[in-house]
Amino acid sequence: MKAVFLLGPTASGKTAVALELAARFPIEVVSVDSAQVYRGLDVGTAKPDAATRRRIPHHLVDIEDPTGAYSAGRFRADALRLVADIHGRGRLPVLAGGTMLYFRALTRGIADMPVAHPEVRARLEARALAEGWPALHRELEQVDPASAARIDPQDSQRIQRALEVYAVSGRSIADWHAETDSRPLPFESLAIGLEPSDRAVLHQRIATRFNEMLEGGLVEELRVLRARYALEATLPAMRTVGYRQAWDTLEGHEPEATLADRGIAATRQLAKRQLTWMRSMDRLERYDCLRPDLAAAVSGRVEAFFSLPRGT
RNA sequence: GGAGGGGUGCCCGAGUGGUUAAAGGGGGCAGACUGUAAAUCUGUUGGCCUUGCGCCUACGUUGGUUCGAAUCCAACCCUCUCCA
Repeated sequence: MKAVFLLGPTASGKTAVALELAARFPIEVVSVDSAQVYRGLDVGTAKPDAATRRRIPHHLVDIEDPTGAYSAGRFRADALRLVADIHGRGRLPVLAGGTMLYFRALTRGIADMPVAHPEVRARLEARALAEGWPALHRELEQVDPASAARIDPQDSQRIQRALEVYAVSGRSIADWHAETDSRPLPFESLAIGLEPSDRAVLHQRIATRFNEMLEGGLVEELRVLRARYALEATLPAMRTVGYRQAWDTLEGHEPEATLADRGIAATRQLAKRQLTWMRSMDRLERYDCLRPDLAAAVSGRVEAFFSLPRGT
């Protein structure tokens, strides 16, 4: 089995490359995107449109209600299954996206610890509101000093998760981590990374694209979603770039006039974090996403990978 | 034309004589990241270097008061609100 990973920050041109690959190989795309999994979040996630999805099968898109919550653990299981399925159909899996934690969970494994527990989270959330996260961090120090040492006293999310795992399982999250299954993947992979040689150009693309999303009805889309689902600002889908800023405007917390700037800045910051992940990844074949022949260059490399005999 | 308010670092904004290269926020840059990750969090952010309680530049402009000014005074430029 073989699979291609196509990683890149937002607006790096992953879609264009995937289209070129689809024109040359019988591929199916596995989306590695924590926002495209949600149904109804179309404009703001730059989700592939119906026509594209008819031409190229896309997996892990529109698989969860916007009121739900997907996860890195589910991604790993889903992706492993899908790669095998696609291979079984005699087609070529391309895992494309920018959610770097999901790539990490897939390639380096993830501990088999308890899944999210909404009630426990709500309880911790309520306590944090009253006592502050540093207080909960001190509590974590008692039950899991190793994790407390590496988690910042202000890091709400990680403190919450560590305490949640301990509350649900009676074992520290550090213990769970130590048992991470890090066996190699059951397939050969080629990892392509798209990075801009000039950040300013990427920033420009991001601005253009976000403005297009606004013109494309991002705010109206959110309005409709809010009418259809019982959405809250704390839901993962509503904390995504673009939707979060649009939400603040619809709620009257932030002026409409600044929506574009806020959304563009949030997108730049997302891209920056994605690039930070990518810099630390070895085994990544890096391509300048600004080069004009990007799609052709990547296609050539992918062709060589797929045509080589197994094990080389 | 008259009366008031204001011009601060990339942006917003605090600061009313010394401990101010200047709070805070935003943005930028760098980093962390194991089932929320498009999340969450951390550091840094005038320049130079011999990295020192160092030098230079900096709070609209010019000049003045003072041992010492972003902070006081004068003039000028720009800007906002109101009156005409």
